Amino acid sequence: VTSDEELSAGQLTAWRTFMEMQEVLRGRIAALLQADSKLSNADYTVLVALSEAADGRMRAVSLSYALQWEKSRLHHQLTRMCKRGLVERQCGVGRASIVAVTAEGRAALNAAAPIHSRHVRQLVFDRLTKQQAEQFAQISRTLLDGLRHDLSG
Amino acid sequence: VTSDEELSAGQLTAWRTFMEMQEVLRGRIAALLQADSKLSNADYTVLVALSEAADGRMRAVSLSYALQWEKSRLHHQLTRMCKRGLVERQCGVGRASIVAVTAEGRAALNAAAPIHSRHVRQLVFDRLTKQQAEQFAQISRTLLDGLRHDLSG
DNA sequence: CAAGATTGACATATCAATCTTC
DNA sequence: GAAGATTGATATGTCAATCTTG
Repeated sequence: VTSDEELSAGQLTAWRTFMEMQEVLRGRIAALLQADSKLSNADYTVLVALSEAADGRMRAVSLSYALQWEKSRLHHQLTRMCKRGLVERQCGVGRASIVAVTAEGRAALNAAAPIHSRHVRQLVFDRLTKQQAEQFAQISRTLLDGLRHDLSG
Repeated sequence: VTSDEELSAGQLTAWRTFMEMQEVLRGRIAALLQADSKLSNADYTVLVALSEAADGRMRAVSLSYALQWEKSRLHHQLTRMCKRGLVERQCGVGRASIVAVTAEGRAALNAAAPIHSRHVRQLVFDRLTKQQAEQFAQISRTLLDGLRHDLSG
């Protein structure tokens, strides 16, 4: 369907509810993470990606691609994280810049991860039936695939 | 359920997919809105709230409550929107500050709304079955109610 | 004093422009 | 020249502190 009609009343309500839920959820999770672990969502995302990479190191450009972040956004974020000792920049061959998790960064992530997971479970999965959780996953996957498909077209 | 166990593998995947979808979707919608109408998501949200109020005016504190925004966030946002002529501040009784949508603000919203709605339909509802759209609405409502309930407890 | 408004500092996100090195 | 890195400008969001007025 690609008509020119606008949203139905039900769709509009659904969209507004989703937007509000998404904003409140993101804010709550971010506040809990900050309070528990002094990490922002962005910090946590970068630390997870790096710690899951072989050797805890990645080329900056690969990280940018993996996270689907603007290179500039990643650069600014890494600069802030370097200052706090969570990651460090290393010299790669040629123009490549390598970023690596530090021991301190790993420790922060290890301390944060279980608490963060528990909050996600409490705020999200404990509130959904098993069936709803599956629908939640399926819908998210469908929408994400659609969004990615738009770009390649 | 309120055990101390962490997320299952399936839940972790679902959560990451949701977070990524939500970020990409928000970014895409924001970019389209900006490109089409020179409005940010925040601008649009404020304009919708004001234009749905009687007379296009609201007390700042009511708007802050309705949007569930920090008063400071709202203040900064209104300052920016005033500068661009989208809204104006008026003096209410006593300490109250009133904010009103301007003719220019209304025009911007009226021009933006149908295009924005079409994009939401294309990026979201055209990609979900009717049943999935209902699940999407139901899950969003459930999670939002849970988040709100946390605060009152 | 208390509700509400304002301010400033800082963190984060986006964009465009520039620098560097192959 | 092009990939990749860096920089700076501007917009946005959060917090704590302060101002103002009933």
